[in-house]
Amino acid sequence: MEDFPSKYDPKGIEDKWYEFWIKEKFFTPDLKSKKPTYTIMIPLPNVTGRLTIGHVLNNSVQDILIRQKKLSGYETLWMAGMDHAGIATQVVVEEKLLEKGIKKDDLGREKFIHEVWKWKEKYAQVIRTQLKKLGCALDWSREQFTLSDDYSKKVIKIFVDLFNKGLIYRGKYIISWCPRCLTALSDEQVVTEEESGKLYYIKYPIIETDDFITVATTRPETMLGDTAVCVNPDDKRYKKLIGKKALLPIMNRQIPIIGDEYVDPDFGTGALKVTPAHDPFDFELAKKHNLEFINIMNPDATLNENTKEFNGIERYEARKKIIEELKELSLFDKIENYKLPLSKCDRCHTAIEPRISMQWFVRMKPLAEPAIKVVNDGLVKIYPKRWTNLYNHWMENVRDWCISRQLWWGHRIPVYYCRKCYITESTEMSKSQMNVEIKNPKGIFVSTTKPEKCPDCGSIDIYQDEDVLDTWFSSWIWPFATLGWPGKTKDYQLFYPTQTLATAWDIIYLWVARMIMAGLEFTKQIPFSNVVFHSMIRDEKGTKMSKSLGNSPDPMDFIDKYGADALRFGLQLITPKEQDVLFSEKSIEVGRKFCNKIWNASRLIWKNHKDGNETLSENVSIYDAWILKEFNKLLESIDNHFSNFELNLIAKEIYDFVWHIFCDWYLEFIKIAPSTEIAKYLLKQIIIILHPFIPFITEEIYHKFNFPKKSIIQENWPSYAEVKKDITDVTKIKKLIEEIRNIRGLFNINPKKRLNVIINADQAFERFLEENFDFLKELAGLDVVEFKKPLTEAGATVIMPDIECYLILSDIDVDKEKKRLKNEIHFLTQRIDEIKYRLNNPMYIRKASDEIKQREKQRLENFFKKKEGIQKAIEKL
RNA sequence: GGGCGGUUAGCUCAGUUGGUUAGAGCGUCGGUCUCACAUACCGAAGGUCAGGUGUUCAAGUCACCUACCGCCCA
Repeated sequence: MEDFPSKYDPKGIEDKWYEFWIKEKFFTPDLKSKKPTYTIMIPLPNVTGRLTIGHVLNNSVQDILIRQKKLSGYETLWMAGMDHAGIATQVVVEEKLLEKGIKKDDLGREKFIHEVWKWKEKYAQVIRTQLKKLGCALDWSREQFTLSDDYSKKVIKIFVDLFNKGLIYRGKYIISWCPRCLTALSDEQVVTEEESGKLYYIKYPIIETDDFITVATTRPETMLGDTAVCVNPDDKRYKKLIGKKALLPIMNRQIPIIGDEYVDPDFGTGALKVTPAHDPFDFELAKKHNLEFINIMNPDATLNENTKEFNGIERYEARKKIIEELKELSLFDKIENYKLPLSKCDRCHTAIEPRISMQWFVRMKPLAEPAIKVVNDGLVKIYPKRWTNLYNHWMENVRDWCISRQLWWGHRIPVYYCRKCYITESTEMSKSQMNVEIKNPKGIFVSTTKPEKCPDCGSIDIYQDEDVLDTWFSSWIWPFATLGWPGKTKDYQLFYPTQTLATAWDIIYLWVARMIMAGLEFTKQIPFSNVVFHSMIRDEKGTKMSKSLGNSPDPMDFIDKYGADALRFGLQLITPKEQDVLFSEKSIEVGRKFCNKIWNASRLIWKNHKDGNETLSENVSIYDAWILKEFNKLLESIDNHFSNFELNLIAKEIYDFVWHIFCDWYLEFIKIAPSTEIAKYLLKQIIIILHPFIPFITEEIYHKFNFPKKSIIQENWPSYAEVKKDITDVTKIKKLIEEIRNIRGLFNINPKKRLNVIINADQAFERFLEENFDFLKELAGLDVVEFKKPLTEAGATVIMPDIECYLILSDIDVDKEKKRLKNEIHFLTQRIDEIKYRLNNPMYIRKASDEIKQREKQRLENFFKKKEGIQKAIEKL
């Protein structure tokens, strides 16, 4: 048994098989194949990231699907790749350089980008290694990167195309600005967190009166940019003030008091200070009421020259100083504690500063309409279905997408300006320029390649836009850009549209919705037909796992400790269908134990049945027939679950089958009566259906048995085995064994002690038992079995509908047994009464189906027989 | 404020179109190193299915209401 140790140790085995799979090119599809294709696009990990438990779940879901499809006769492609993660990568590399005392700006754009590329290579290798450790059947020969030369050309192409179609425009808008990353963010890159803050009450004097109007704000520093005070026109307290003016303290600027229903009279004082250049709602309000826009901040969130003596002071520092000054002016009223939602940068968690600036936008409405339709028409199916609501809601309320980023790492925007004839837009926030789209002004042009000269005036003094594109602007074309599009390549023809996208629901807007739009816009096809949203991983307390909270363990540690199979299987087992996963290390232990179980089941069969065939012959024993029927049930059920992407249920059902049916019973049966062929046949089927879940150990076992194919990957998904034999006797003997074991447990009988029993059953079953004495004796721990003999000694009783079994126990606690049997009688009487009541109810007779009524009658009869038997047993005691 | 989920054993979760005595894993308790596995085996205890009303012969399952928890959007 040396080559089949009793404990499964994944060390060495997992790496060995991954190398083998790569060497044999199993993950690279055969383009000459006639099989139908099945394609999955990996939700591209950030190149600078490390895999989290969430990635493990996401990628194992895809690996399960792709391997199952391959076994089921599809030519499969799972596309490997990563995205360049603009902000995240730039932030990480900036920090790394700072550690060495190098500042980004000292290096300059080109050198900095050169540095990033160096880091990128290093990080990409980490991700690759991690995905390989996990066992992912990714086609590395096609690996893609969103910032490769080839991919970049496609990104630039779609920018130009969309611009030419009028779907991209440039405009001044209030956007979310990260003062740390110094870039614009899209709405989806902003996270809102509840924080305890303060509500500050400030008094603004009303001009030509001695009165004040008090405003409440969470951000007093922005008052320097106020250009109005707004009240609700229905608010009796303030109604008369509309049209008057207030004096903005410190700045001593006169600002109008206006009325708008937007203001909630119950919030704060009911009077709202309006800072159009630094609050999105105020921005809208200002456009409506034609107010001034005064920018008071620099990009790094220090106050600017429009703030008098506060020029150059950081925003929170300024807040303190302003409050002090207001106190001195006696214009400060009070502070209250207040919980406020604070918007932060998704990447660095710095508080967002809303900012008016010139940005590029994609017009989303025209793209959204067809994308809504394909989902509603069922061309793209979303699993679980309820996420469709969220998709529709976002799509129907879609807002234009700010795609420019003030970064260096990314696709530089293909827009060029002529120094001679392009007139730079004023940075002044004049009213007239707000919200005006710049439509084809002179000296600005969009081109896939850098133009030689200005098409308007012929000048060669031209320069490119400094900004780069949002990373998602490159990843929304992922499903087809990776397959050779816009060329009509073989890959594109064979593998596009793809079949399934598996991801967590948190990027439904960022990515999934946009991919559908891009697919329809650029390829006129849906990019995938199924979207599978799996759970998100939380820690044991239910907190979302994140790097910043430090509650996300490194999955690679788990792989070292337990093996990738254990991690994958354990995770599937605890993943609820439509809820988030509460992750705990315990689950991986369960996975490991399961691997050890299947390992040892194989070991037993290997030991006793290694040399036989694994064919499915006609002539099978009743026990073989029983297990084959059980396996058919399992197969039917998991095939069904696969079509609904219910992988967790599949894992659970296979687990139950393997452990509690195959190992607990079938393997025990065949210890008594060996059944070489069927045991080996079934083991092979079991490891095939397990292979998508636990690829490494199943490959190892496959090779231990020298099964015919080079790899288990080349095997075929099992089909139903036709079984004609009646297996009732097996279920009966199994039940009898269970009942006897139950009594043994109740009376604490040592497992080694063999019992003598007397059995009364019908002729046929007695014959069956005679022929199968060994099964009964070994599995129930019996010695002498006799039939139809009066019970003369003390004992315990097992009563089944057609079987009575007396266990001879001379030293039994008679009272305990009497009590047990009486409880049983009580229980049965209740059941019998219930069923009788039901069967006597005319409405029940009229309305219940025949099937149900038949079943109830059968139950009643069984309960009767059992009760009678037990009554006799009590009398004898 | 609008929407979507959830509430079943001590814990984490299953529970198909309503129809046997509501299940599993972990944990607990009792008994076993039985020649595949102590990462194991054999048993047991533990639930008024969040609360209420309704529909039905029949409700964990369907409808409505309430409470609490979570998330998304504004």
